[in-house]
Amino acid sequence: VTSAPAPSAPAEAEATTAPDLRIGELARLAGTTTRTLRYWEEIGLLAPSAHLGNGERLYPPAALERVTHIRELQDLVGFSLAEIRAVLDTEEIFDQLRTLKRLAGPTAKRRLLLEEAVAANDRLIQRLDDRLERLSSFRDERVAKAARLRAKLDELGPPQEPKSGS
Amino acid sequence: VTSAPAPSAPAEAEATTAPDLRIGELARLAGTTTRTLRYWEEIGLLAPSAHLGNGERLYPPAALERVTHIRELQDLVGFSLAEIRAVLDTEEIFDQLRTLKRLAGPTAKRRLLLEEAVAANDRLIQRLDDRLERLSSFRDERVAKAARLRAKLDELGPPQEPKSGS
DNA sequence: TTGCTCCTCACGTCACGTGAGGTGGC
DNA sequence: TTGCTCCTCACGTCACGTGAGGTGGC
Repeated sequence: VTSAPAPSAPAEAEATTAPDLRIGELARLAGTTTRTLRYWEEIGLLAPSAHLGNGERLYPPAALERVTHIRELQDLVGFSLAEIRAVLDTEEIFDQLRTLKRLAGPTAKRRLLLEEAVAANDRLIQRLDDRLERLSSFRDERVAKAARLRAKLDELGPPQEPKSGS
Repeated sequence: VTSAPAPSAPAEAEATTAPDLRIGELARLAGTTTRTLRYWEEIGLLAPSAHLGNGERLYPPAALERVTHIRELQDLVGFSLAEIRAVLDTEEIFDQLRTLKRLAGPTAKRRLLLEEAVAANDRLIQRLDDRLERLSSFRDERVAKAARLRAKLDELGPPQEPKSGS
């Protein structure tokens, strides 16, 4: 586990020496559990790059982004894993476009894919805005309640026994 | 079901004529299901004001606020029902205070209750702020992605066949 | 040999969904 | 009688949690 040469290196352009992750490492880095990662594999949401002979799973470093992304969609947005799979599918459009480009695919098809992705992304933004507004107004209620509670406290007068001033 | 005299009346100070709700009405008003309300009763989260002879449940109009509140804590904040129960317990402080006042309870005890409620409320606000920040930055990412996608679209040039102008 | 991580069943849990079968008032 | 809502089991589902029992390299 100490075979990483330089942990502070910018891991972006050089993918040749990027170390694959064991399931435990990936889970720890992403703040989740190995059980969750195996379950996601079971339902076809996150595939390891390789299954070794002894059954051990290996994940590419990019899997970390995917895992955190899934968690965001789950916890912050409230999507089910089925919905998340649909989102991720349309998000793989860049890969699809690259493949199309390599295959000299028709422009019309590429445009269609892009427009789909734009629409899906806009729907997601819409949902995020909705959530943000509801969360924000809920927060405002809570702040108002805090003020009311503190007013009630003042109403009771200063504390009887000053144990330690502050 | 049409026995409500004035549906646009301010239902706040006058609780004498406020009609009790059947489980189906409460569910519909709150945007949830009867199954959910029965489950919440089962785990002691939401009790009807009365069980009629035939087993039918009746809820006070105030139950609607409680239900929507529980839903907010569940969907927006991400609390489990166990956590929500704890939050609701400390939120019943006003009722407790009123009872204490009626019983001429000691000021020290009332102060303790209030301070507890203030602390719990502040923790909740903290959590809301955390969520708001994460959601907001996630939204920013999405907006940036939207810009990139539209740039890609422009890169493809204008549509081949103008079907209908906007 | 001991520790550590990995593996596959497989049952448990949380928060409900979803019929199955029956009751009660217009 | 037909519709509508209500009721209680009770099994199913989703997204995992949690051992049970076993393997593989330092």
